[in-house]
Amino acid sequence: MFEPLGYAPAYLRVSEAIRDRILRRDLKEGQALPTETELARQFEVNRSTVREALRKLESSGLLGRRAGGKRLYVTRPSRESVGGGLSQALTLHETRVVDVWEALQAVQPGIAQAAALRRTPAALERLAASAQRFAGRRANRDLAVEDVADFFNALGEASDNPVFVLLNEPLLRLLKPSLAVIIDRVPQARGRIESAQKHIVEAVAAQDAETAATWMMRHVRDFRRGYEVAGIPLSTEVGQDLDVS
Amino acid sequence: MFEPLGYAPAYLRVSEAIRDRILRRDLKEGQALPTETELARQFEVNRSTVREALRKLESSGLLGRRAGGKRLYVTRPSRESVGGGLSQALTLHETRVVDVWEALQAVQPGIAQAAALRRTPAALERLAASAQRFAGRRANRDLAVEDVADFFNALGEASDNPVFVLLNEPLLRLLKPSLAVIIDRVPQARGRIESAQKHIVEAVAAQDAETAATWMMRHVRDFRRGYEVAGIPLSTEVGQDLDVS
DNA sequence: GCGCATATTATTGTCCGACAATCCGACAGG
DNA sequence: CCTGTCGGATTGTCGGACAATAATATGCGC
Repeated sequence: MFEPLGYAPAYLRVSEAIRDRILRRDLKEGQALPTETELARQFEVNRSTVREALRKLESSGLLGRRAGGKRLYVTRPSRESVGGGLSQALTLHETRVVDVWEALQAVQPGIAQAAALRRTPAALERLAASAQRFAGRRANRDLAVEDVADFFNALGEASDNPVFVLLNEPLLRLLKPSLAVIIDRVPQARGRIESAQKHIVEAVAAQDAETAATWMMRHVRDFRRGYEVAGIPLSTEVGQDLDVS
Repeated sequence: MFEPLGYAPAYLRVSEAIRDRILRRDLKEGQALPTETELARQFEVNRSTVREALRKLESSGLLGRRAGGKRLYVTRPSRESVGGGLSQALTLHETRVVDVWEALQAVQPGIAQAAALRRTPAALERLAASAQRFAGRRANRDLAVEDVADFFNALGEASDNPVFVLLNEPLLRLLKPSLAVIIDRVPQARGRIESAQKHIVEAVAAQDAETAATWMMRHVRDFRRGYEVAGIPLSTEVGQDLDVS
C-alpha cells in the first residue's frame, strides 16, 4: 500500500551525481576527474565517502586509470568491461553452452549481414587479416581460439553497430573454453572453420549480405556439430573457469 | 620487453577474492556476507578498504541488500542491473536508434523461435496475458510502452535461455523512449502491434517456430516503419534521457 | 630557448579511531 | 498472535594521519 520512503546513502548519491554528469556528456571522455579531496569539498562529504562512490563508478567502467597512473579519467565502458560484467552474470544464471550457442545462432547471421552491407575497406582488411591469421596458425590451440574470437570481433566492428560489438564480447568469452575443447578433439574443426571464414570474408568483400548470413549460419551450426563430435554435453554450464578479470 | 609487474591495490584484491568465491558458487546466492568488521579481520585490512571492495561488488550486482535491510547478501546480477550497465555503455558509445533496431531485428526472431519450441504452459499464459494487457489498455501512452516491453520480456523468459533474457533488457530500455514517440504520433501503431502480438502468441501456442519467427520479423520491421512515419531520424542517439537508476 | 635530471608538491592508498542512526533479535505484555 | 520496548551489533559517515609515488615545478647544461 505504501512505498518505502526513499533514502539513499551519501556514497550512492555522490556516485549517481557523477554518473549523471558523465552520461549527460557534461564530463567528457578522457577528461580527468577532480581529485578526491576536491570532490569531497564540493559534495561536502568525507573523502572516504567519495572513494566509495568512485569505486562504484570504476567498476561500471565509467571511470578508469591510465596505465601506471594515479588520477581517474572518464572513460566509456570498454568491450572488456561490458563483456566481463555480462559473462559474469550469465555464469551465475547457470547458462549452458547450448544457450550461448543458440544466442550466437540468432545474432551472428544478422551481424554478418550488417557487416556485408556497411563494411569499410579498412574493416574488410582487418577481417581478412584475422581469417588469414587463423588459417596460417596450425600449432597452438589457445591462439587458434583467440583468432576465432577475433574474427567474430572483427565482423562486429565491421558492422559498425556498437550493439553488436558489445554483445559479441561476452558470448565469445563464454564460448572460448568449449571451443578450445572442440579444436583439440575434432580433427576436421580447423578446416571447417577456415573454410567458413573464407566464404564469409568473400561475401563481405562482395557486400553480399545474403551469402554472408548463410555462411555464418552454417559456421555457427558447425559449432553445434563440434560439441556433439567432441562429446561435450550441450547442457554443460559455461564459465566454470572464471577468467573474468 | 617486460610486462609491468602487476600490483593491485588491496581493495581490488579483496573484491576479486570475494567475487571469485561467488563465481565459484562457494558463496551461494541468498547467503549473507560476513559483517564488514569480520571481513576486515579475515583479510587483515582496514574496514574502509573492505567497504571499497564491497562497493565494487555491489555495483556489479553480485551483492545486494534486502529492502530496508542493512546487511549484504550474495545475489545474481538481476536483469535490471545487467540492463542498466549495458544500456549505459551503449549510450556512451553513441548508439543510434537504428543500431538498436538492427540488433532487435537480428535477435528477436531467434528468441521467438526458441520460445515457440520450448515454452511451458505457464510461460505461454504469461505471454498471452501480456498481449492481452496491451490490447486492453488503450489509454495511457507510458503504460502501453511498458506492456510492449513486457511482451518481449515474456517471450525471452519463454525461451528459457538466460542469454536472451539478459540481452533483451538493455535493448528494450533503449527502445522505450522512441517507442513512446511512435505510439503518440502514429495512429495505427497500436493496432499493428496488437495484431503482431496476437499472431506471435498463436504461433508460440502452436509451437510453430517458423511462423513465430516470421511474425516477429514483421513486428520488428514495423518499428522501423514507425520511426519513419513518426518522423524520428534513424540516426537519433539513444539514451539522452538517462533513466538508468 | 630547450631537453633532461632532480627536487617539491599533490594525490592516492591505507590505516586508526570515533560516533550516530538504525536494523536485529530477544523479551515482555496485552 | 500481535505489539511495544530494549540492548547489542552493524552500517554509514566522519576526522585525521602517514607512506608511497605520480605529477609538477625547478634548475642545469647546452
